Amino acid sequence: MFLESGASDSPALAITDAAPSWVEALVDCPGAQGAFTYRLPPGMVVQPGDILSVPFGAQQVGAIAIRCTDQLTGELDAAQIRSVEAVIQTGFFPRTYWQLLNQVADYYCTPLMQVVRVALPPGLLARSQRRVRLLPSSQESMSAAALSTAAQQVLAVLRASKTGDYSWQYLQRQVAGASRGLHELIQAGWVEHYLEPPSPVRPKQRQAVTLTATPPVNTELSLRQQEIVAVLRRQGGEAWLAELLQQCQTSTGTLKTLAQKGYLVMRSQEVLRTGHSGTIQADAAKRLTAAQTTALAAIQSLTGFREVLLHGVTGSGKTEVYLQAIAPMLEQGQSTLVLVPEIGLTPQLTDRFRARFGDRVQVYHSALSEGERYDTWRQMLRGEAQVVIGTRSAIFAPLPHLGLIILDEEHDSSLKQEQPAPCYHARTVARWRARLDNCPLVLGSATPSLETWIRSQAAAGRRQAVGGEGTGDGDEEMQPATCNLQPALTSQSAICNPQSLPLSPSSPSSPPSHPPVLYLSLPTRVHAQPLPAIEVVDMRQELHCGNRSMFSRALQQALRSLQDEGQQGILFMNRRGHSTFVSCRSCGYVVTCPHCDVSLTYHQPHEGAMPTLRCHYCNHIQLQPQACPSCESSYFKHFGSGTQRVVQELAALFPSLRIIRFDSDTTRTKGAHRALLTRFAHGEADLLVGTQMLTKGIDLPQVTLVGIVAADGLLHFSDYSASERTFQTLTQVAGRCGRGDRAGRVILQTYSPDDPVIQAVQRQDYAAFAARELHQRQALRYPPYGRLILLRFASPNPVAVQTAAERVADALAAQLSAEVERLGPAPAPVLRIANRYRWQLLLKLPVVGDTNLFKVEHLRSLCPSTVSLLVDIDPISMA
DNA sequence: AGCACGCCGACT
DNA sequence: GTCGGCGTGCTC
Repeated sequence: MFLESGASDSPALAITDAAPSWVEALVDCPGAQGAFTYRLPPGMVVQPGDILSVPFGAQQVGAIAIRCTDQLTGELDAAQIRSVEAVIQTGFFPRTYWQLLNQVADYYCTPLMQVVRVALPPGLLARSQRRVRLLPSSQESMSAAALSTAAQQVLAVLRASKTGDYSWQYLQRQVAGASRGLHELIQAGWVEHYLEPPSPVRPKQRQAVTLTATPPVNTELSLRQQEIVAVLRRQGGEAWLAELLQQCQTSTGTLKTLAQKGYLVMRSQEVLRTGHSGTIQADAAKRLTAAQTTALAAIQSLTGFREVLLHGVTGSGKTEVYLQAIAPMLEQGQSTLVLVPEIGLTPQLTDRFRARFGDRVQVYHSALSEGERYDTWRQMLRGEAQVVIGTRSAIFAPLPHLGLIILDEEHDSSLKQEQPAPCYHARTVARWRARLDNCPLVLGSATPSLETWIRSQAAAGRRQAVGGEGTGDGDEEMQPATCNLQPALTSQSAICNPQSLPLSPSSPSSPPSHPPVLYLSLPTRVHAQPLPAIEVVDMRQELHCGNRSMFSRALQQALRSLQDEGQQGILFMNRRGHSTFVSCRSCGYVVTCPHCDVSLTYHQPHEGAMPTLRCHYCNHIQLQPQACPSCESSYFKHFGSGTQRVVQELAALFPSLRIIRFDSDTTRTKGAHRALLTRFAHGEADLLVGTQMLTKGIDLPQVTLVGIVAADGLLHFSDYSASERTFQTLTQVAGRCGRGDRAGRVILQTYSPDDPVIQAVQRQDYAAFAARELHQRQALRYPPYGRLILLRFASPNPVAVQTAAERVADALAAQLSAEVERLGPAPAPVLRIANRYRWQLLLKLPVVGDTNLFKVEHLRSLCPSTVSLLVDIDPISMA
């Protein structure tokens, strides 16, 4: 132990041996590569994995401790090392969890810290903030006239607020040239700036009162005091301070006296901000069908890691299988993780879980408030057996005793993160996690992804084995055609003593063949209801027959009889092709986004509201012009949003039909999904009209009719996976009906009735669809017969992006083997979003092969700093 | 992400 | 000549 640096002043410390004086930490700052060393103040105990707050440059930022040491490595001078500010959270990274994060960072070519950031609840990695406030003296008669425009604007903004206090960053966004103006104001003594220390989320505390002794009768206690004791005892000896005060109409003083006399204690207790909405009627396990029983038994017989595909047709009762698979887990003290595509859309699912498991169910997703997420996260750390239902990022839920992972709707593309790195697929991460935690992974779907399907079929031997496994598979393919982003750090992973966290997957050579996916099938619906009959209507034919409505005669007929027979229906349209732009009927001018190369979409939040035009890419909002900006014609019309337009036309055709719109306009507010679905379930409407969100996990037994207004928009899309997604969406929508006692009927309108995908949907023939589609994928070497990597370039400078993309492409051409196909570089389908120009380069590579194709940092170094490069491994969508 | 240092255009 | 723009680089 060296103390000559004079850091730790107490000589006693020098004698107590080996209390480490330094900690190496990953710092939460983009561009801060590698670990940074900090001094441990005397008395501070830090363990690898702890979340710290450390000084970094002029600010304070979050950091993760990697290892503690009592020796400085390298050429670092002790004098330049600063001290850890605080320990924010300690002891939660189990070893396997850390390995998981490393694996994600490695595979998805993302700095580890960025992965940590998606894994942790927001607010844990807090940073300090530069703020600005008006000085009281500024109210005096100083003349603002001498100030620059920028300074005056900043002043105006500050004066407009109650506190006169804003973050520096906010002011910079508000005022052009803000930082110049601010310096001016600071010089002149109008304002001051200060660094607000980070304030990480904290558990919410509440004062609780607990009865500790029952006073003997006729004691020294006053009547009032006795009364309070009595009230408290009636409540089981415990109450919240605030509530007790309310009940007894007393003051804290009285209670303090009682506390002093030793009859009760008052203390702070952590309360969870997990808002359960109302009580839910408890339910019990349902009787299973034969297929469900078989599937359940198969799942329950699993010990350790195993992947299972639960392929159940819509309405076959997959959820019940999940529930009954989870129940014994809880009894054994193990937790279960349930991933769903979008939790906001599936209140029914969470309700069912709560009904079965009560408050052992936790919900975790990004729509929760910061406090709620933090509390739920802490609740998970406690290690009690629980069920966590969440969206994609919940795959990182810190559950210590994980016994089972369930991915519901495993085919759903929202399980893949697109925007900020890491562009991870929750299914891939789930596979790694299940392996690391040695527990089963159940993938459930009525329309499995082709990747999962082929792996299950290869196992079942029903299909010929294909050239390798799906993309993103574990094992060797885990280090795919990519690079390790942190070479410097990886070298440290050799030093893997218990005092440090390894910084790279520790098992580079796990067995080459992992167990294949176990195939379980639920081929029929629960009460043996038939799948709905699907009628395909040729809309070209309708037109020939003079029907110019967007509803075919068959659909109109069905809608008419819907009300007569007291039944309910769903009308589905896909967003694309129906979301409407605003155009001039005189000159054809279309209103486009000033920041993106797309047309704006018409929105009218509700009747009578001001109609606005909104950009779906950058969220730019503007009022709808009264006249055409180009030719000033007043014949300048919107067509209503897709659903709106349909609702309008329906209202004209069927005035008495009661309709609920279910789209992004009407479901924007919190709880709106549930409210609308409840109204519909109570029979307050005949028809539910909506977009994609209707496809997800809605279980409404009364629905007997599903109308698909136009199936084509989905089909003609340029992604390699367009057919797969079309099949999935249409099959899922069709599956919403006929779940009750009465048979369902689906009317599918299309302009391409002969398309094989439409035909497969009509016949409800998943296997046929899969076989055909796989055949095509194989011919073109698309996943799962090849792997894709998409490089996305973006910059405010249209020339710089293109140049950078071409440079990277050239560099890759020089170093990549001929096996790797390069597509592009080309402008992205939408060239400009939020004033950033985008180019992309797609790499198509064999499933097996070279695992170290390029280094992302090298590619990035080829780009000027104004051009950002995002690497999307296994992209699903190219848009 | 901030903040500091360092090189080119419009002012006194 | 300087002031001040923001491109580039560093933070233990």
